[in-house]
Amino acid sequence: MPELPEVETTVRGLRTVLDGRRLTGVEARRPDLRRALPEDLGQRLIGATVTGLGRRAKYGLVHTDRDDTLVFHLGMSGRWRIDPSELDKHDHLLIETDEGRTLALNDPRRFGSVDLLRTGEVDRWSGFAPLGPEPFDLTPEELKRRLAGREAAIKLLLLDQRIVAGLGNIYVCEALFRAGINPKRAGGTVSLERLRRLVPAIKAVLAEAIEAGGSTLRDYAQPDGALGYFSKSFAVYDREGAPCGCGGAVRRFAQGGRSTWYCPGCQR
DNA sequence: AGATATTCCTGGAGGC
DNA sequence: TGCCTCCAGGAATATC
Repeated sequence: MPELPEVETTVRGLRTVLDGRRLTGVEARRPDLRRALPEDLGQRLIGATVTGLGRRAKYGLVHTDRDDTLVFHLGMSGRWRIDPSELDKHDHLLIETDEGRTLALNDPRRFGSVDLLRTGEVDRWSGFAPLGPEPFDLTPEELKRRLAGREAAIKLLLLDQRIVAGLGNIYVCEALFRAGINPKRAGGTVSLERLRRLVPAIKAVLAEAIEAGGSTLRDYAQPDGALGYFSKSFAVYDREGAPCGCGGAVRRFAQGGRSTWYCPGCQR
């Protein structure tokens, strides 16, 4: 579910509740997420003070004054709920602060994960070490180098977190549409000239989505329950058959077992 | 290296 | 109302 903009939106929401606060309670209600929750989560977090929050790719980071960093990934269906009026059966992890606030990590499909790392080892962690650059740091020249010689479809390469980290199905489809690039094109054959359209398109679509509070689909909401409105702005994603400005229509097909939406008229 | 399939899960949508 | 199939923001893994 959540791609970079949704994780960024989530982190910003959590920051208002967690930053600078002392943690007074941690409860694992259901530890079997994608990986088992760390058994020493409560022992290491209770009594610690949050010194800052951040994001890397689709991971959220919560740093504490004990040199621990909690790293969460929301998988397909994860979200944090702030001060839920009542608990849901998919609220798997609860965190309480010294202000009496409650955070609940809700994840029906349980594809998400929570890890607790030593802060100094975060960059070397096996989840982060293979990741490519943040999209906002990407340049057309660097993307050109990363795609060099690759025969796989550009759509699939942009989903590969080792090439560039943080994009998912929605924003790859939208960015390729904006840049006028056919998702089937071999990555290594996309010219630098075209990458000079694609890279700004990636940054723009992500920035607009963050500005809109993310994209609410079936079950995504910001932690405070507010909806993300970027889904109103999709040009192609989940819009099979919709008319395109060129006079053609949006088409859907499968790539790597997932849906790709694009306009055959605009994307070459 | 690449293409494809499968797996981990739950739930919503749509067909009948 | 129910039962069925298909599909979903991700990512790791296996197989050809």
